[in-house]
Formats: sequence, C-alpha cells, structure tokens
Amino acid sequence: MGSKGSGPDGGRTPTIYDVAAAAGVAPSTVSRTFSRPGRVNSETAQRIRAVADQLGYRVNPVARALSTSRTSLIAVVVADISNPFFAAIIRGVQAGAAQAGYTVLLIDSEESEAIEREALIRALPLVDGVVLGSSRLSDSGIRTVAKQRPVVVVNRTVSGVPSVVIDNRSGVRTALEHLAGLGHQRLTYAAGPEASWPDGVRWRALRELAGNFGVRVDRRGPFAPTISGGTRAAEVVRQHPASAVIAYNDQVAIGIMRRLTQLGARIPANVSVVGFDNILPAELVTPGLTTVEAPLYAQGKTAVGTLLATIGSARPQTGPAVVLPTRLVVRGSTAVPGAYDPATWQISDAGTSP
Amino acid sequence: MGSKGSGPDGGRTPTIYDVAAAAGVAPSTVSRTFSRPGRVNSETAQRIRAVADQLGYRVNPVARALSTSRTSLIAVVVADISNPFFAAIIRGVQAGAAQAGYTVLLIDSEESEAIEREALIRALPLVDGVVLGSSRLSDSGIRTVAKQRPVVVVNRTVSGVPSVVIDNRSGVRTALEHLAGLGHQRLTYAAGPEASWPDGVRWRALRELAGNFGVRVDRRGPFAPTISGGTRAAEVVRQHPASAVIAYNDQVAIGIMRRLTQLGARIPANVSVVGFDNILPAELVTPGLTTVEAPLYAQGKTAVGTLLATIGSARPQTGPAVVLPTRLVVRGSTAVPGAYDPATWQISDAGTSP
DNA sequence: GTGAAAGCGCTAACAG
DNA sequence: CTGTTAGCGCTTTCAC
Repeated sequence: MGSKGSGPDGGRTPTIYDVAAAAGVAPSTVSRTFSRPGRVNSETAQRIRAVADQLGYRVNPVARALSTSRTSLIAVVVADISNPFFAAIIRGVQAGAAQAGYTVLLIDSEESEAIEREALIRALPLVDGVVLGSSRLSDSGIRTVAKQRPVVVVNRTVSGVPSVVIDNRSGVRTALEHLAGLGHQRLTYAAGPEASWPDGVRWRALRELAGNFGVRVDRRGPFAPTISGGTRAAEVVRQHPASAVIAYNDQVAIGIMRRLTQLGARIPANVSVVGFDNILPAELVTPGLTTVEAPLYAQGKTAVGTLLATIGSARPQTGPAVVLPTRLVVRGSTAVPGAYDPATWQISDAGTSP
Repeated sequence: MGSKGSGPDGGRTPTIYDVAAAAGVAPSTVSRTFSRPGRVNSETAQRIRAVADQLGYRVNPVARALSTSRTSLIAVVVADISNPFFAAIIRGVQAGAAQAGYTVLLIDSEESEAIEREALIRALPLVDGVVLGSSRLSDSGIRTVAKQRPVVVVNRTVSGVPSVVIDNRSGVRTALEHLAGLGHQRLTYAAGPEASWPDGVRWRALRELAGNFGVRVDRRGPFAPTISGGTRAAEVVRQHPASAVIAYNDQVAIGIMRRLTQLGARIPANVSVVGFDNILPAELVTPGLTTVEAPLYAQGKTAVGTLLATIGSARPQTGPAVVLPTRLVVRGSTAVPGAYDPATWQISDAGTSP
C-alpha cells in the first residue's frame, strides 16, 4: 500500500493520498476535511484546502458514493420531454436539485411503460431518489419502486407514496365561475385519458360543482392528451352542441380550437374554449387560450423539496399530498355566448354528413 | 475477508459474493458473467444467471464505475429545457444513449454561464462524455472541458472539438429560392445574438447567395433568439420596409408575426415571414410559419453517436463537423408580395409616432 | 484532534 | 475457463 503515497505523478487526477502526502498529514484527515462541512477553519484544515486546490484536487464522487451509498443524484421521469408541460416541471426539479447539491438524471419514457421500466431499472441503483413527473406505471408498480428508493409523485396520488398535486377542484371552480359569469349554461367536458388521475379529479369536480353555477356539463371522450387528441375531440364536440367546452388540458383545447376553426366555427363567437395547465403555446395560438394555470415549475421544485426531505430523514414520510394553488388566466378564447344558435356553426361543415 | 461469503442475510442487496456462494463458484467468475457480454451460454454462466436472478442480484453500477472508471452516464447541457428547440435535441440524445446502454444526466444552464460551469464541474467526474446542446461557454472554455472528458458540440463548431451542425448554407438557399420564386426582391434578415455561431453562418450565406437569386437582403439586429426578441425585431423591421423577412429562428419569426399583426399588418399579404428550425409551435401559429427545418432529433442522436464512438476509441477523434441536411417546410406565412406598397401596412400603427 | 486499518462491490491481472 | 489477489478513492470505526 505504500505505492499510494508515491506523490502526484503523471497527469493523473490527484487523490486524497496525493494531497495527504503534500500536506504531511494522514489520508483520513484529508477525507474529513472534505466531508465534514463544519471543519472549515481548523489550522490543518486550511492548509489541506490550500494544498488541495493548488494540486487541483476534486473529490471523486463515484468513490464517495461507493462508501457512503449516496450518489447525490436524483432521477426525474417524464413521459415526453418535448411536451412543454413536463419541461416546466423538469426545470423546477432541476433548480431545486442544483440548489441542494444534487444532479438530475433524466428519463424520458417516450410514453412507453416498457421504456420507463427499463430505464428505471438502470437508473435506480444510481440515484438517491426519484421524482415521477408522469409515470406510465401502475400504482403498485410505483410502490415497488418506492420500496427501493424514496419517490415523490407529481400530479397523481398513490397511497403510501408522497405526492404533490394542484388544487384541481378550485381550478375547476374558477373556470365554471368564469364561464357561468359570461352566460354559458351548457358545457362539454372533453375528457383526457381513461387512466389519468387528474382527469378523474377534474371531471368529478365539474360534475359536483356545475349545479352551484346553474350550468350543465356533459362529458365526452376519452381523448389522448395531445393536439391530435383535441382534433378528434372536436369532431365529437360538434355533434353535441354546447356554447363552451372545457378541455382536459391545453393541448386538447388547442386541438379543438384548430379543428373547429377549420370546420368554419369562430372562436369564441360560436364556442368558448377553456384549457388546463397554461403551457407556453396557450398564449401563442389565436385567439389566446383561456386556461386554468397549474404552477408547473413550483410543482417540480416542491417535489424535489419533499424528496430531499424524505432522503434526509430515515423514515418514509408518508403524509397527505402537498397541494398547490391554481389560477385562471383569461385570454381570447372565451366570451359571452354568441348570437348564433349552437347549431349554426356546423353549417360550414364540408363533407362529413353521414 | 471471510465475512463476505457469509451468505445472503438480512434484507441487504445481494452482491457477487452472495451469488458466488450460492452458485458454488468464485466471485470473479460471477463478475465475468455479468461484464463479458459474450459469455452467455457456458454451462456455469447459465447456472450463475439463474442463481443471480433468483436471489434478485443486480450489479452495482457505482462499484463497477469505481473500478472501471466508466459510469455509463453522459451529460447533455442545454440553455433552456423549456425551449422546444432543445427539447427535441435532448430527446434525440436520450434515445441514442438509451440504445447504447447509457443514461443521460441533464444540465439546464438557464442561460447562465455560471450555472453551466458549476453544474459541469459537479457532473464531469460522473460522466463518460458530454453533449453540448448549447453552451454559454467560450471556445476555450469548451476546450477545457474537452480536455477532461470527450465532448461533442451541437450547432456550433469549436476547433479541435467534434461537432454536428446542420447545412445552414443550403437551408438559406432553399429559403431564398422559395422567396425569390414568389417574386420577392427585397428581404430583411432579422439577426440572432451577436455571438451566435449559426447566426454568423446564416447571414454570411444569405449575403453571398442573395445575388444568385436577384434579391437584396439587409441585416437588422441583433435580437434575442426568443419571441420577445421577435417583438423587438418587428419594430425595427417595419422601419425598413421589405416584402419578406427571414428570421434567425422560429421564435424570432413568431414574435415578428405577432407584433406585426398587432400593428395592423397582414401576413403574408403584406409581409412574408420565414423562420429556421421548425419547432412545434411553428405549425400552431396562424398563419403557419414557413421555415427551414433543422433535424433537431437527428442532431441529438448523431451527437451521441459521435460521442460514444469517441468514448470507445482511445484517441480524441477530431474530424470535420458532421453536417446534417435541412429542408424547407412551406406553410401559410409566405406568399407572393401583396398588391400593397410595402409602406401601406404601417398605416394602422397606433401611437408610436416619434 | 489525528493516524491506522478495514472495507464499500466490483474488475483486472495473474496463476493454475 | 476458473480461482486468487490486489486494488479503484473514499469513508469510517477504532485506538491513541
């Protein structure tokens, strides 16, 4: 073992042994200097630090991880990184993680459970915790993961696993209030995927609260939570006239607006449209989309916060879900119901008569 | 050292020692079984595999990394993950990496050189290579990184560092061809950031090729490569009438379209607009944006490919940049020059007269 | 406080 | 092909 102290030869990255030799102390002392945050001003500590960064020493995180079983890495999995919805969450996670000295390992499941599972298997032994931005896994699949590493779920609740969600119910209420205030009385809800947790919550809230505002809501769907899902939704929506539609999310809402416009409807003159999330494109489309804003960035940041707390304390920490507030962003896609009969906007329909 | 073979006690994760003991072979044999891909069907190998996954054994990547100095992690840094441009690149990287058994470590520099530098310092010792999707670092800063780990740069060339770029020149040519074909003779180029590599290349190509198509191009800017940069660009553009504008990228183009529309201009009747990249929002805006498509996903995938090749071979592998083809996507934002005089569309300007 | 020594779980060089 | 033996660079008892 004497060879370890043989000095900083070659272009090799220096180790604690090199530093120890150069500073005339034992390796363990060097180690303490870099792992004990308290020990910053002792006589020797200072000398060691000086020698260290003069030598260009950096602690090797892999070696540290092996002996501590802490990697300072957390994984975040999303279904589609190119979806602005997830991008914002990731940013929040990233920011919160960096702030706490953690690095983020990204997993894009590409909407596939198989890919997610495999990536997770590979990443799990590498990370100290996982943020599930949107998982294709079943509740029990998630619990299995949670058994191996601390997990925080975003936008969904899984019993026994900490989670952060938005206040869907109050979001729905503000949307209803807005629409009812404009004079709408009959609404369509363009539903999201069958298995979607937020979809269930939103629809339930809609059904329960509609009465309070004297409106009637019909559910149509399910539809894929994408723009093309919205395109399909538009086809269904127009079969069942209503003066306004509330979509599962912004993408569906945008798809609906586009398709309806193509079919000759004018928005909001003929139909008002409301989305959920307030992703960036919502303000780019014409007209701008009125939507219930979900604090995506905050969700991500809160999720890491919770995760790191869990990692810190030993116990699994299973409280109720953290719930974040929403607010309604009003843009051009909603207005008072048009003078037109809900049926008229179908007249410019070209070639879909059965 | 005898304690290692003491068997799979407790809830502890099994190690090669546990497997070795259970299978009645030496630890090194187990190790070989999992690290040599060839050795899959030998008599013992099979037994070991059986025992292993019966015990639930998984190789510990951290320990492996410590002794091989290969982590199977690659870092990808981008300036803003919520920018659809980078999202697509990341997806490409992610896909290519997963395919080769690598996991991706994400760094969002949030447009800040300091954040990028710090994150890189933390991540560098952890990864086998780096894809620089968009770096805020100077060329020499990048070379410094490249000295520590293999690096591939996307959308920029740095001498001595491998890179993948798009064929900007031919992209510019097709745009010019399209516009000239429609009858435009006087164009404005809304430039990107001063320091941007693609901006320089595009402007140079524009200047050199304009003559071939009998058109004149004036450069205006620089502008930030964002929608609000485009808003500002619009203000400048309208001072110097031209029948069409080519923007540095889609975001600037979209910003220009929005602002110009607000000012009363009609697109493409009064002004045609062409962008670069073909990010998703380009087809969502009204009218759709005609743009030079950059194969973002392919760029990401190619970049990892190059990176992994570099990691594989010992030598730094410093060839010429890989260049990927572009194609023009024609949408509604371009048309023949309107009957109006280029000056007329300014008339509905409300309240900006000096 | 500091030093010595024993691992973390794996791979790699070397014999047999 | 298999077993033996050193480490990879760091943390962590355990003595002093």
